[in-house]
Amino acid sequence: MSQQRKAPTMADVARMAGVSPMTVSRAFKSEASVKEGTRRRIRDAAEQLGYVLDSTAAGLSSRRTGFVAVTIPSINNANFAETVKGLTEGLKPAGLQILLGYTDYDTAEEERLVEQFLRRRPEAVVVTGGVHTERCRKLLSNAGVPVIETWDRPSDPLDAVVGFSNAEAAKLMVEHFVGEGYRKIAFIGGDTARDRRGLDRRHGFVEALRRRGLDDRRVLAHGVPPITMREGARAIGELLRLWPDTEAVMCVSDLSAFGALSHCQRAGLAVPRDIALAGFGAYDIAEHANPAITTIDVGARAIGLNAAETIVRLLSRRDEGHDAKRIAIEPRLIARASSLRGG
Amino acid sequence: MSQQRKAPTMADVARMAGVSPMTVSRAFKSEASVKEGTRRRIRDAAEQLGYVLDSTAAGLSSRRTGFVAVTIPSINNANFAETVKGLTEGLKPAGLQILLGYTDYDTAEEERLVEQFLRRRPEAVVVTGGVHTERCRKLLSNAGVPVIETWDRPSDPLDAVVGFSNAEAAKLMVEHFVGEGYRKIAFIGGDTARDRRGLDRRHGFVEALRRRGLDDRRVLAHGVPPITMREGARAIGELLRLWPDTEAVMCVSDLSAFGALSHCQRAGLAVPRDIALAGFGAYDIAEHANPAITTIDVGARAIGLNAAETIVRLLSRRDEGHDAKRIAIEPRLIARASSLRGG
DNA sequence: TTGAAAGCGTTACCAA
DNA sequence: TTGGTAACGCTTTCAA
Repeated sequence: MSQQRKAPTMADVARMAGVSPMTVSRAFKSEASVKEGTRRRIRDAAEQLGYVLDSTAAGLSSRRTGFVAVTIPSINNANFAETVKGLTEGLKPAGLQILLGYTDYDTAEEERLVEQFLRRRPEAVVVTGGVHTERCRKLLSNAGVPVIETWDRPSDPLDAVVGFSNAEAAKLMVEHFVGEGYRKIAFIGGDTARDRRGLDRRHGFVEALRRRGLDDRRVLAHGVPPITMREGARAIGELLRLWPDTEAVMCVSDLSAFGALSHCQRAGLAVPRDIALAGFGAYDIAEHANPAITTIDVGARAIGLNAAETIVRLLSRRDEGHDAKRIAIEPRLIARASSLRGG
Repeated sequence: MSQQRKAPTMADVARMAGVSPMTVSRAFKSEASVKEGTRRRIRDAAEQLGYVLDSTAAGLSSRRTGFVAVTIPSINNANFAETVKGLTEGLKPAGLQILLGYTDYDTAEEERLVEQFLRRRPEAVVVTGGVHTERCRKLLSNAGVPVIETWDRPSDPLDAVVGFSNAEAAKLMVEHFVGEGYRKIAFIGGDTARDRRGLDRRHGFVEALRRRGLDDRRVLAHGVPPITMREGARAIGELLRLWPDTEAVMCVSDLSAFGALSHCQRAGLAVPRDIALAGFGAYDIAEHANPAITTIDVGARAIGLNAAETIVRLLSRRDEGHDAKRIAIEPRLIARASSLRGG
């Protein structure tokens, strides 16, 4: 019901229980010393009045808001979801709640979101990636709380970093392809700089090809992040028109890899016999597709857990050195039928 | 950087700009009347100090926190993501931000989350589904703000409702199957009551079968929500062992339908020739699978938009009657190759 | 257009 | 174990 009857306050509860507001305040913290009987009376009164603690007032007074702001690019992504779960779990023991926001892969939106969050005085901020607007960087630097950049290893970090090199991860795939005997190798990704992590993968991939003296022009950019099945399907169609002799293709994510796989099969191409395919991210679909799709597991959950641990550490002993402010996660290639010669 | 230098306040900005704190406050609201020069001086001072408004203090004073609490079961779900996007867009013009939380399909977790949110004094609360713990219901009823239940049509709503009948939606699929000539029809879903919406689909499905005098025992429950590809694959294996002559199967979601499809194909069964398949939710994968999977589009985005509109309405004219507190969304069946006789 | 005073609901701090 | 008092940083309200 949406009646605007004014919410009861501690004073109301105190009056009803016959104690001072201060005692009510204590009765709601498990550590504080309140006689058991008093505590029960207070709890009962609160229950009866439908009292709910006002944590904005509490935060104002105690200067502890008890939450960590977390921004992710998308709320429809298994990997970011895992990172958030890791964060949630890792922060729970410290009594920290997370408040979640999504940026739609847009740094301007990220800036707005970060500012909104900062106004609520989070005790730490977790952002995805290492690319932000200039103003956003400034806001975060000035916030006076720990800032964790995740999913990347920026060269000019704001504060702490928990991530991996997307470029290095993509190189794993080139090695895998080459190991399987493929030489005409292509990459399919998004066509804007919005998804910086995807762009880094492409750069790493191309560089690895170049180093091995392989043709590095087979790179196609299609669609705005999030890159989905549709973009993968369209891109591989175009790729095969431009370079029909391509032997192996890495897609920027498993979703676009599946779109590509599906397109190939509809076009009568067998995977991996006619063309090898691989994705990125170790999504469920890569495991369940026919054939199963070779991919890279980035340890999304570990990112969240490590970020949480870093926050708790930075929050407890603020003054110690800048040690362990840069945690590396190791991506891992999962070879599957879609790219195996014998597949 | 995470130094704990105390954040500057309005008083600091005021001092620097040579005005009173009150004028600083005004300078940050676009409607308030402040001389242009004064405003610029204040903005500059704020910029220089790295001042960020403290909206917890602002909310305490003005009794307007400017946010809507939103809880969804999962942050890895295209449908809920669409609903959230609809909400975000619909609330932006009203100056309302959303704060997001996820429950993992667990009403106990929902209760904890709702309580945490309520402590921050949201101006409205949006929850998914119509099933909550008793205490959660009480908390929401007492909150004194609009509460919107979505994705369902509970018979005993807390306040406003924007949703559809999952049972009715599932009946659409029975009609479709029967129309295509199938008679031995099955349903695959989750095995707990955690996902009430999935359970409702099953109930509606079974009831529709019964009404038509068809065998209604071919129902399999497998796995805990969220039901994924893996559960779909396992369940259809078991289903075909128990009732090998089954002609058509609806899965509780497109993800499990894809798992089932994949399993069938690996087992050498052709879809729909040997067995027809359908899902729920109009996920990308249903469109891109081979064959494409018949599904039901529930209008996830419309749910979010309508919920936002309802909130804005309830917030502006509080006293009017209980009209339009129950908005119906119409799910729509999308017939695809996976269930078509000619497929 | 600007300012002063009085809260908003809570907790830190000190005293009993 | 309990209570009183003074903030916390802002906006409302009224006055200039």
